Amino acid sequence: MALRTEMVGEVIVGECCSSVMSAPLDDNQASELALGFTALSDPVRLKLLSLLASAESGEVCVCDLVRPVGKSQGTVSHHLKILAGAGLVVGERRGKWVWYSVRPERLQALRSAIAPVA
Amino acid sequence: MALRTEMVGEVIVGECCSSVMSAPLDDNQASELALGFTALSDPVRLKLLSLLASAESGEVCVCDLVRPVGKSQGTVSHHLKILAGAGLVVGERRGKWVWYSVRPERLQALRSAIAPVA
DNA sequence: TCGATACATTCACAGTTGTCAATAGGAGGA
DNA sequence: TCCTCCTATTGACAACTGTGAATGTATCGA
Repeated sequence: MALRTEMVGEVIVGECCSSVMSAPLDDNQASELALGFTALSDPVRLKLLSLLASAESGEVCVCDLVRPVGKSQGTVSHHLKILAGAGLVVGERRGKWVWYSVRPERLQALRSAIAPVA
Repeated sequence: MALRTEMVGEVIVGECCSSVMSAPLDDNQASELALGFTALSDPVRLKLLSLLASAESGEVCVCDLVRPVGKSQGTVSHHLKILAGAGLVVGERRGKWVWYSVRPERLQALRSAIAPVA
């Protein structure tokens, strides 16, 4: 149960080991995982993730995210901040635009947390 | 609100196809997935899941869940209802007790939703 | 039938969340 | 410089959520 941790965005996340299925979680593990899944618990954020993940170039500027999700620009920015805070996406400013892309390794960490112990 | 409770219990999380990573989600897919991840977005519920998943027999009665999570009996019952509504656990009454167990296929559906497209 | 046990539900309340409108900040062009 | 475009932040508000106490319901044993 070697617990390697890594700074991702604003959250310290367990890299490899805190699986829900293998053993009872302690309070810290449960809270860390809950933060990640909370980021996935909103339809707008899932839509944003899918837009980023399915983009040809792997990144999309905010200006091209607002209309597809059907929310105000401020709301979209709010959700992107939450996703970034959970380490699921990252934004990079280029000129006037900010380009967001998915961080697959973070999704992978959440996936493995609910993987069968096998 | 008995009707709504039953409907929540029948929500389909996406048996095979609605992956976040493959194509932009439509509103229904996003909302369905969000319901599933919302059930995972609370530390108490993750702890309950882990207690059920790591139990020898694969099931635990409510009376043995209350103390480990450190919440009141009513609160535990509330969270179990949410997990059951999302299809992640199922409860079976046997005499005075109700035994809960994990439904691994539901977790698998959520896993595949955030799996890499490759 | 009565009482005890196990679990679910209701109620009330504080804290959180999603939303938009308005505003602020930052970058480039004229 | 001033103006415009793009994004982030703030403020306000309704809706939702987690929580415990109290109560209701179901089952079993005496």
